[in-house]
Amino acid sequence: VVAGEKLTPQFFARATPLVAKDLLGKEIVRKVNNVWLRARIVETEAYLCEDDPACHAFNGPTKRTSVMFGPPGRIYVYFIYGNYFMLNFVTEKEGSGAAVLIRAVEPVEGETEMFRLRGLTPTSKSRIQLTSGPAKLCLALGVDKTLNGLPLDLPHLAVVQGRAVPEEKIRVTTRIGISKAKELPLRFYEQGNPFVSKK
DNA sequence: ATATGGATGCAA
DNA sequence: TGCATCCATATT
Repeated sequence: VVAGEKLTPQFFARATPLVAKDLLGKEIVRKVNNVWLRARIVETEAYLCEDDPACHAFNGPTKRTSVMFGPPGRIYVYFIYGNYFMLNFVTEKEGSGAAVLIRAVEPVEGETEMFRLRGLTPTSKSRIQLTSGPAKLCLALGVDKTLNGLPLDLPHLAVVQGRAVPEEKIRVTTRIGISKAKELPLRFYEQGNPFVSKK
């Protein structure tokens, strides 16, 4: 049922910008309501453990950010703006406090269930709305805080090798929606993919 | 352009 | 305890 090899903690135990870039094209796999969901990562952002005030872990471990200081390859989910969840994966060696935010994915399998989870009726236009943003994709994939702190594994959530993004289609820009460290080039996406979030 | 929503963290 | 802030979205 799973296409490709599952990523191990070692994949995530590296420099965060490199992990963020290498996650492009990988696939998130997860079973929700007894349905397999699969989605290809097309946009990510790195949040660093050093000199990055936009990173939740910037001021050291707290109740919320303790997961970020745990082992690499764990799931970090947080709640924001009173409505939304954000999906991240912990990076670097244990104790660092860094992560990659998943900002957009492209549906690969289980699209009907994604529409249902997202509360949308299937049309060609709403298809893009399904997963073209960090909170949208959490809704479409049924991601919530119950996943926070868990290791990547099935059936709850794993990341597998997908269809790689060719180097020439990878773009790097500044991160979206933050007020600090705006200038750092830590957002990665697949050029031309319609699911990449709009500014 | 604007309303929305709750958790978090820090000042008081 | 109070309050500004926060990695966004949907609707006007």
